[in-house]
Amino acid sequence: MTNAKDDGQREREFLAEYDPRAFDPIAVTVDVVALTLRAGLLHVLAVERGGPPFAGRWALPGGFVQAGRESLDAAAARELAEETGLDAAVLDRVHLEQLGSYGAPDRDPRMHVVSVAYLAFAPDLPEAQAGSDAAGAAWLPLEAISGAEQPQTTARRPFEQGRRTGIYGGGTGRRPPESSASDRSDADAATNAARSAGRSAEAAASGDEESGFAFDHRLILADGLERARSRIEYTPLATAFLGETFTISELRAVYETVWGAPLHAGNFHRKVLSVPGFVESTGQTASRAGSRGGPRARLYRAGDARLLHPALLRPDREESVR
Amino acid sequence: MTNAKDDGQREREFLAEYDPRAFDPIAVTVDVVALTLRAGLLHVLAVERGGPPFAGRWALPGGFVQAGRESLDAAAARELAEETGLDAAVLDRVHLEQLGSYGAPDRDPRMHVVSVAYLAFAPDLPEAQAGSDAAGAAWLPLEAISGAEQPQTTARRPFEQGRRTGIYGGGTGRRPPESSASDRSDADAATNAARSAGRSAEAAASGDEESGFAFDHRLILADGLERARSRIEYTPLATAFLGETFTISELRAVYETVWGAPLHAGNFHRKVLSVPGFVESTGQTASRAGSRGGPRARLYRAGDARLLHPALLRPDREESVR
DNA sequence: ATAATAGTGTCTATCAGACATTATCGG
DNA sequence: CCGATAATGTCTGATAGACACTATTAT
Repeated sequence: MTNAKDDGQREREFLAEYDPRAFDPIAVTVDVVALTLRAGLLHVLAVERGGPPFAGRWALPGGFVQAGRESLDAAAARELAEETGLDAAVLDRVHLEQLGSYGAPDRDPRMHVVSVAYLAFAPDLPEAQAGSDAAGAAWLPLEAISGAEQPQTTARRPFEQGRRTGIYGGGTGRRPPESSASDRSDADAATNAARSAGRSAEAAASGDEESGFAFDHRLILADGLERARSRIEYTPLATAFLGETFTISELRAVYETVWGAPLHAGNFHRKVLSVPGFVESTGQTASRAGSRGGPRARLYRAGDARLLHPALLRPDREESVR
Repeated sequence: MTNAKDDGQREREFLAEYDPRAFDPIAVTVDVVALTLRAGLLHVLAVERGGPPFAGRWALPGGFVQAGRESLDAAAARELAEETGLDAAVLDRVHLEQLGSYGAPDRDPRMHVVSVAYLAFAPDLPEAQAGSDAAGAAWLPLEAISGAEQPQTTARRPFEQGRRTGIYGGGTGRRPPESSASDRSDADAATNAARSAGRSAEAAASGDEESGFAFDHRLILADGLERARSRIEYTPLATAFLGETFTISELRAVYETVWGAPLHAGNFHRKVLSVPGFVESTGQTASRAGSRGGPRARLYRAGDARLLHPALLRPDREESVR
C-alpha cells in the first residue's frame, strides 16, 4: 500500500518546511478536579484566580500545557503538585486519571482554549499552597458550592438523619422517585465523557455566577463528581481517599460520602471482604475504637485488584435511569 | 469574595491587549474511531494519508479543530461527515461520543499535537468517500489489522467453533485462565480514559509499523474498541449498529461480534426483553427468516432507556481482572 | 450501665446461566 | 423431511439485601 520509494526523504523535506504557526492557534490547558475527604465531607481543590479573566473567582487548578515538553498526564501532575505544594512521595499516593476534554469556542474569553480535565483522588492532605498565578488555594467543601452536583438522593450528609437499614439503605426496598430526574441524571454510569465536550457553554464565557466558578469549571466539577461516583463502583479507588491502612468502616464512610447515601454496615463489610483483591488484611487492629465506642476494628490495606468483580453497585437508580 | 469594584473594566482592558500567539503553539485535532458492522465483522473507518507525515499510511479520520469556530463535538461530527460523505439525516443515526485525549509531545513529528479522540457507532453505511486531504477512505475489517486489540477470548469469530451453551457460553461455567492477561487487560471496564493520555508513545512519531497506522492511532483504536465493549454492557448503544428496526438475533450478533464471544440465544433473548427501555416491540415480524430457516423473528426498535438496568455484563473476566 | 460499633449468621427474593421444549421456517 | 432458529419454560446456584445477634469499647 505504501510506495516505499523515498518516503523518508519526502517526510524530512516536509518537516523542514513545516511552520507550526501557520494556522489559528488553540491553547491547550489541563484542569484538575482534585477530590479529598476532610472531616467526613468531600472537598475539591480550588484556586482563587489572581488575574483576569475571572480575577478573584474560584477555579480548578490548572494551566497551560508546556508545548513540546510534557504530556497531558505530566501537565496535570505538575499543576496538581504546584497547587498542593506536595512532594513526589505524597503525590505518588494520589490517583490521577483523565476525565475528558472541554472545547467550546467561547469557554474562555481570551481565545479558543481546549481544556483536558483530570480527576484526582487524594487522601487527606495538608492545606493547599497557592501557585504562581493564583491568589489563593483551598480545599472547598462541596456542600458549600451548590446542590446541583449532589447525588440523586436528598440526603446531604449520610450520618445525619434516621439511620436506614440495608447495604443500600432502602428500608422498604426501593426508594420513591423523588425529584423528577434533572437533565444531569443522564450522566452515564459507565462514562460520562460523551457529555463533556463542546456543549454550547451555558455559563461559559461569563463563568458561573451562582457557584462563583470561573469558565465552565462548575460543569467540569459536576462531571468529575459523577465520574467519581461511578469509579468507586467498579474499581478499588475508594481506597485512594484513605491512608496506607484503614478499617472497613472508614472505607464505608468514603462510599457513603461520595454517594451521599448511607449503607448497611454489616452487608457492606461482608461484601468488601468477598470481592477478591479489594482489600487485604494487615493482621493488625486499630489502636482505638471510634469516638462512640465499639470494638477496635481490624486494619486493611488496598489489595492488588484494579477492577472490582463483582462490582459494588450504587443504590438503585431505576427511576432516574430513563 | 470577588471585589466587584470594576472587574468588568479590568477584564475588558486585559482582553483588548491579549495576544493569542504569545506562546508556543499546540495544535488540536480530533480523530474518530468509527465502528460499524459489515457482514458480521467489526469494521473501522480509516483514511489513507495523502501527504506527509505518514503519507500512504492508514489513519483514523480526523483533522484540525477550526479555532474559534467549532466545538470539539462539532469538529468530530464534521470530520466524520467529510470522510463518510453522509448527509445530516444519516449522521443523525450515528452515535458519537468523546473517547479521550492523547497528547504525548512526540506523537506527531510536525509539532506538539493534542488529539481529542471520538468514538462512533454507525449502522452499515455505504462505502466511504475520501476527504480532501486523504488519498482514500475505507472500512477496514478489524481482523485484518492486528490481534492485539481483540477481546481476552481466543475466539475470533463467534459463530465458528463448536457452539457453546449458556448466555455467556461457558459450558462448565467459568472458562480457563487462558493467556496471562497482557498489560492491556487493565483497561477499565467503566472507563479507560485514564490510560489514554500522555503515555510516552511507544510507537508514536514513527507510527506503528505492524499495523500500518500513522501516529498513535493504533493505540487510540485499541482504546476505542475496549470502550465499545464496555459501552454496550451498560447502555443500549448496541442498537446504534443496527437499522431502525431489528430482531433480537441481530442484536445478539452485535454483542457477539463486539465481544468476540458466543452468547446463549435463549437467555440473551429473555434478558434483553426484561431490561426496561432497552427495546420496544414494533408489533411486526421480519419478512423472511434467516438463511437457514426458523420462524420469522419479531421486529423491535430501540427503547427510550439511556442506561441498562440491570446491565448486560460480559462473560466472566475474573482471572484477567487483577 | 448505656449506646454505639465491629463482625457474623441467616433468610428470602432475584437473577444469571444451564438445559429443555415447542413451533416455525428454508432448503 | 431435516436441520436450524425463535421464543418460552424450568431448574439450580449465587448473590443482594433485610434482619438478627453477639462481643467489644467509649462515655
